[in-house]
Amino acid sequence: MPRIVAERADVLPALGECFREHGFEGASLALIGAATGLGKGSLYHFFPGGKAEMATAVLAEIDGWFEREVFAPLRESESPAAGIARMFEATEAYFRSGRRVCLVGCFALGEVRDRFAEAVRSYFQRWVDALDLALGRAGASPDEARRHAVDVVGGIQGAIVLARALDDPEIFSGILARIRQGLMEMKTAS
Amino acid sequence: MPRIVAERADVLPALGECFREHGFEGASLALIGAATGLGKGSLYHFFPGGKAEMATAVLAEIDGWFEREVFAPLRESESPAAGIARMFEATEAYFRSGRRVCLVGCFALGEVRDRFAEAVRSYFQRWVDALDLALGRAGASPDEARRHAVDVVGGIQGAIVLARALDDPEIFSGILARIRQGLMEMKTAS
DNA sequence: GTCTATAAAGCGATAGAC
DNA sequence: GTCTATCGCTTTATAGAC
Repeated sequence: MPRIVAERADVLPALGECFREHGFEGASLALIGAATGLGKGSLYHFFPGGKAEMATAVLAEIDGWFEREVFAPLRESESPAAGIARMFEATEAYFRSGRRVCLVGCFALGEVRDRFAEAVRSYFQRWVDALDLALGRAGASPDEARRHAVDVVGGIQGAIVLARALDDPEIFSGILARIRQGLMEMKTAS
Repeated sequence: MPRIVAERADVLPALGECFREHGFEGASLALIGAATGLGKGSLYHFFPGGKAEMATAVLAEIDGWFEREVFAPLRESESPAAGIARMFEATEAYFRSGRRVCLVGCFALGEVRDRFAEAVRSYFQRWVDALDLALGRAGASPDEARRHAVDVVGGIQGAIVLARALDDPEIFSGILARIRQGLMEMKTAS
């Protein structure tokens, strides 16, 4: 007899979307209940720490996804170019051309930054570091790799902001394509 | 006999900081009262529409500041390079090296995007358009000007996100300096 | 114009039945 | 594991004194 919700991890995707759509403060337990199909009792059974624990779990799940799909390939791909290509493809798909916000970026900008500071910092630091490493392996100088890594990760976050503000997914795709092109030119220029 | 608060406009700066620090949902009337030094009665006297009207007024004030200090110089400066230089200087100062968030960008990412969609869209659209115009006047091709305008405005927003996430103001200043450098190279290359 | 008091609703969180 | 009922608090907003 299959249960709809077998374990805590099953509700994390819906939980994440709810936080993305409404923000941490805006995602009330009523909205979270509607999004997950669970009553407050069930939610507090899975997350005794309440909303804060829900957000922490969502951040950890997002972090795990990026670690697996983006950061690790950047660090470990046979060819650094392949890891970088994968980063752009995964990113474009994950953020749905800017229609889906980056919850970690939202938390960084928002009022809850201090509450989840370490998770936010670690996520972006590891992204920058992994890209830095890949660019170095691709032949960039240490300074060049570091600067470009920072610019690219920042550029992706800015692309989400601008695409949402102008309500135009092509803005996101266009910026990402040009960032990608810029990296390729850098690598061939060195 | 001087009053501390003579008119509505006098509380907008404190109101803006309160929204920046706590977000729209997070800025409760209690916090707003503390930030402005006004009781609820006075606040509703100045803003009969409540929090939504306060946020609208703050957005309008921010919009006016950027229109005056950034967009208009970009459009009207004798030399486009001077307008662009002024944009970077005003932006660096206004966002305090990324320690101060862009409220319009926050609203774009956050749950209140739809509520203030038109103000958010107009702010970013006019920024991009003004920079587009300046780059065109500086000698860039229409395509080149458009693309760079989008990339620069997005890049600035991303720099704020990343600087806040990594809690490192130098990230913001570094990204802005490289964006600025990139524009100068583009103009001399054409 | 500024205040306090208060209304009505919604909030996160808990308790306890099943 | 899931639910409903409820607690205690905070919220936005209003009313009315001064």
